[in-house]
Amino acid sequence: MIRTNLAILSFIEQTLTSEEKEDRVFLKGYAPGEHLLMQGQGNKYVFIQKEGISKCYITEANGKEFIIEFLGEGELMGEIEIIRKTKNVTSIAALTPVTSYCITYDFFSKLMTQYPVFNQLLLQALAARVSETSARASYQQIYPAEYTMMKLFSLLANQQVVLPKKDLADYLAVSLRSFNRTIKQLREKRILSPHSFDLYIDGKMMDKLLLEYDQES
Amino acid sequence: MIRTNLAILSFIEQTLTSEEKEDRVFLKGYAPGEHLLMQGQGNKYVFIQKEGISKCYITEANGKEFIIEFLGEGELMGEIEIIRKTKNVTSIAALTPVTSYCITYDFFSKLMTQYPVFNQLLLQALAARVSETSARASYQQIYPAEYTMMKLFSLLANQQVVLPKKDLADYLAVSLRSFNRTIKQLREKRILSPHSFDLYIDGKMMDKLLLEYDQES
DNA sequence: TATGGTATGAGACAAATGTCCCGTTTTTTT
DNA sequence: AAAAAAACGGGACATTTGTCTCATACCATA
Repeated sequence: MIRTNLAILSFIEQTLTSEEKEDRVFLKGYAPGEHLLMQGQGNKYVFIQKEGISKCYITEANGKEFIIEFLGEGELMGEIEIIRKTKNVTSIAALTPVTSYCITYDFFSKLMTQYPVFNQLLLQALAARVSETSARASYQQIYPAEYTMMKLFSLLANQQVVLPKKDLADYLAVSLRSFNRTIKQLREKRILSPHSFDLYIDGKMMDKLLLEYDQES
Repeated sequence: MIRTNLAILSFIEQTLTSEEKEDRVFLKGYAPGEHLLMQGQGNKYVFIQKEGISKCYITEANGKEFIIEFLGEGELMGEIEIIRKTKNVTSIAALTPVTSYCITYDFFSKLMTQYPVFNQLLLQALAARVSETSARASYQQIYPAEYTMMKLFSLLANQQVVLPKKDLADYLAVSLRSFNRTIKQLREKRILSPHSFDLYIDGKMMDKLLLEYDQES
């Protein structure tokens, strides 16, 4: 649920030489709340996050936010827009203190076209993004909030970070009220621990509950 | 809403020579209802649709289907799985009679790595897919069915095909009942024409209605 | 330490959506 | 043409989710 891409980070840090990176790749820090990228604007760099957690989100015309994904170590940002030559489709904001590599437009183009290893990593990253985005879109729209929240908590358990509830609600595309309500229900059902997001049940048990909920098309 | 990719189709048909395609690229026909690809299975070919319309969908554990997108002329299928070396994440089924190029695994790999023009087309296709999938996931989850349906109908107007209601409902991830109910409401409000899916209002008017619906975060 | 801002938690009610069901229409198959 | 199958349309009711609102806790910093 917090996406990472260690292979691409390692390519930038280990494979590229200092000479290659000179004037083309540099590190920059962002405080929580600060934006790396703003929806609707153009951007000059492609980013590869080195440390911290950020959120990639879309702001709809009515002001509501939908979080596409949380980004962690090594995640690429802004490459879609450069490949497609469009304005940013999403905004990206730091949630924790973030440091990120900034890669100039020209050098990114060069990496993409003249470095087969990088090209391959890029294809992998894009393909992974397509399938994960699709899988999540499907899952979230088809199951009720109770199940998507259980899934979210099970994923969250593998992380050490604490994300604000509003962001978790935006990730699931439910109102904060629904989010809280469902937490309460899960606690009443003894599925969720009283003061944390720890689940009392495991993946298998979850699948069982899931199937309980109906069987036909 | 029915995605196409004429550039990649033209590459296959015009740019590649017959010798290059020999034994590696061939045409195949599919009757409505027939599958090009099944979720969970491996597949041997990458497909590029030449004619017809198909649906790309995910079947969830409870049997419900979510349609990721409708595919038209030139759309690529199965490339994600080959790039990631995974089983199929989606199923693809013909809705109308479909003819599609089948490209062998090996030749697709070669196209990807040794044909810069194709490589570029592939990057473009993946990038487009990421942004469109994200944009739609956001839009559909954030707005009520009434608005997503208006959007759907406005997109549908540019197509000549008639798609089954069940499929349209699956695309929006709502039940058929909700779909019908909302059609009825839109007709009562004189937004939708009585016996077709033609809207009486245009894009600007839609945006206005959309904004009506709330303004803050 | 006061004070505003933000995160949290939840009651009450309204709106949206799903489930179940039944009857009709259309299409396909025999 | 008859029968079977699939698509369509909608009533009645239950469930889910959102909106509005108020109250409390926590954190920052003036």
